[in-house]
Amino acid sequence: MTCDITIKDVAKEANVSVATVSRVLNGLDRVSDQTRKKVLKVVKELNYVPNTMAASMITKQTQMLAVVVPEIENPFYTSVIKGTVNVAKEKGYHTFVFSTNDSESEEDAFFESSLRRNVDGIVLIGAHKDPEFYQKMNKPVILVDRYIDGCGLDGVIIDNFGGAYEATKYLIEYGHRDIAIITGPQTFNDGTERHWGYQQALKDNGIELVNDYQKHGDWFENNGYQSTKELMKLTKPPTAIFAANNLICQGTIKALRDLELTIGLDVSLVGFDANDLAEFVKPRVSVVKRPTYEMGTHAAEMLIEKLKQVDKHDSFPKKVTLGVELLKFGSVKYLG
Amino acid sequence: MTCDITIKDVAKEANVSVATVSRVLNGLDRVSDQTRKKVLKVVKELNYVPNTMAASMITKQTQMLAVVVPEIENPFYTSVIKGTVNVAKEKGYHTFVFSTNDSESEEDAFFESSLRRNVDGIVLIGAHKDPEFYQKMNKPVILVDRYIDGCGLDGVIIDNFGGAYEATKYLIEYGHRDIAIITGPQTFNDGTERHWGYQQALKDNGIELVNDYQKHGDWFENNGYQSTKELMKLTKPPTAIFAANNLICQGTIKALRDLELTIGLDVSLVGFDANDLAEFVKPRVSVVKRPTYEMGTHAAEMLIEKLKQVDKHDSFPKKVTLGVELLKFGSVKYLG
DNA sequence: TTGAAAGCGTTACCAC
DNA sequence: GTGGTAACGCTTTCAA
Repeated sequence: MTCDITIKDVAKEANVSVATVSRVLNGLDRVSDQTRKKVLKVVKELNYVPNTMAASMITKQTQMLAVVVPEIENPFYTSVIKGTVNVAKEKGYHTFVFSTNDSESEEDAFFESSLRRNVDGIVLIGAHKDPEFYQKMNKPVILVDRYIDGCGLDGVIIDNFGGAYEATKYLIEYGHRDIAIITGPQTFNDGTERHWGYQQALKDNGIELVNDYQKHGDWFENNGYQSTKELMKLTKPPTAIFAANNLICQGTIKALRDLELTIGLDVSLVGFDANDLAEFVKPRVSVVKRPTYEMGTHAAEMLIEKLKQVDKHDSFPKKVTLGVELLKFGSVKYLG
Repeated sequence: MTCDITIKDVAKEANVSVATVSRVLNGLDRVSDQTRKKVLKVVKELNYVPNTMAASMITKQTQMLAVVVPEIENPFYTSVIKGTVNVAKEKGYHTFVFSTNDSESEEDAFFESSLRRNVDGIVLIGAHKDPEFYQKMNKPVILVDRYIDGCGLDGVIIDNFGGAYEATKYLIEYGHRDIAIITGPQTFNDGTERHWGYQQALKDNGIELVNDYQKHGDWFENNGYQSTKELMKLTKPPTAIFAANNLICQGTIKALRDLELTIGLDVSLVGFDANDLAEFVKPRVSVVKRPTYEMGTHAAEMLIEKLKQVDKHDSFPKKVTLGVELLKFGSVKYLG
């Protein structure tokens, strides 16, 4: 548990040179079995733990990654974090978790800080909208969930369009035509693609788009809550709502509860992404489920793979799209 | 955004020595205004970012902290993390987040890893039960939520006993006598103190303890769910339940819902710690609220304060207890 | 197979 | 005020 034992102490105690100790510990060069054992014994006796920072100065590798997310209290992000951290741990990397509050300037702070230098690569759910920001990365970066076209980076995203399309189509198939969407800003692909999927499903089924049925706010619960209240106040309220992320969906559920409207009876509802409330209420709310944990594991694997590629011929950016699944429960009324 | 500019490049470009550049950047020694400006200009032009690892090798300080928690997906812990990280950021520290899955061996892995060496101090919600583990820390550590007596470390905890006592007393005052508790293991003070508070309140009011009414499992939702079902199957089921943490409470709420029992009517319920479901259901569930975010901020402040104390005369361990608040809603039936 | 020594990018001490 | 340089703990040639 001590910290002040250095490689020199080990070398002295084992009657070998520091070079030999280093070789034993890193196992690259070969060392006679005898000296190896001797060194290892002393290492254990002295409880020696190498100073990785000193090593990093030479090798230019830290065995540390960073995962940068907009918000550490959103369960979606913690799930991605968990996936990333677990894979990283497995492969011998430590992971920094950094939360930006979805602010460009806080994200800048991370990238300008020395911290950035201390990591070998980054899993990033970015706050920046401009491709330029991403183009000037000089470290391996894997974008997750949000992908900025033309940024030149690898990414792991999900089928936002497909998920939204399926969700909307499902409502249409159950006879709904007055279908609202509550979604976040159109800043990133998540927002635009889900909105687009919703619109396309309506168009494909000959249903006209109604402006009042399309609510854009932020991605937080209160947007879901307020927007739902506004929707239900319309002269002709929608018969179904598509809530485009986990928190918005929770807000919608709360609003409907407060309006004393029964889900699946008075109003039909489909959410995007699992959430506590959707699973709790009866009838359970249908949602588009996405592989959150796997987004993290996938990103970490891609990142570490990239780190290993010694031949750094800037290959073309690789974008992996993971599929989603529509889970149908009783929250959608059949209108015939 | 480049990383390969060193202090030497700056020195050369500015026609000064590296020592001077270092002085300008660290601002300790004094430098003439003229050279200071010259150096600062070059620093900006070259986009120089100091290599903090190299500095750390000399100063033995990294400006990095670690916050070690049992589980990153429990909202209680993310709230503590957020508090810690925010204060740390404010004071110029970066923070590592490390999740142990509440396993002693994973916690060992953290403390044995070189990572530990790279941080100046640690905010710890420990998995270890033995004081010995904590005694051999050779870094400043602040224990949060769980405190091991005799460990010799500082800690930030909450009034578990008082919270549980108040919750139980509240049930008693509303006329309940058949009061059950669903709680976690007695491993740490959180479990023992809450259980003790429950028992003491009953005793103080002349109510006999019933073994069947005291359920011990883990701190997860499923324990709340299963234990509630068992309780309600008893020949004489309790009229009220005290759920001793956030996840257990969620489990209890789900079980009562599945049993088609109405909270506050068929069964009364008080939780410990806020949670999504308790806030959602009608009537809203009364809970003992604790200052989760503040536990994090407090711990970070104490830790950084400790780091600044040059005179490291091992002072007596300092244990700070933060108060809790009983929030009363409609989940408790008045039995007269 | 092993050791000596040159760095890695800083800080801190000692001169001037 | 400023510059030279040893030192931090390690890896990695280059010789032996």
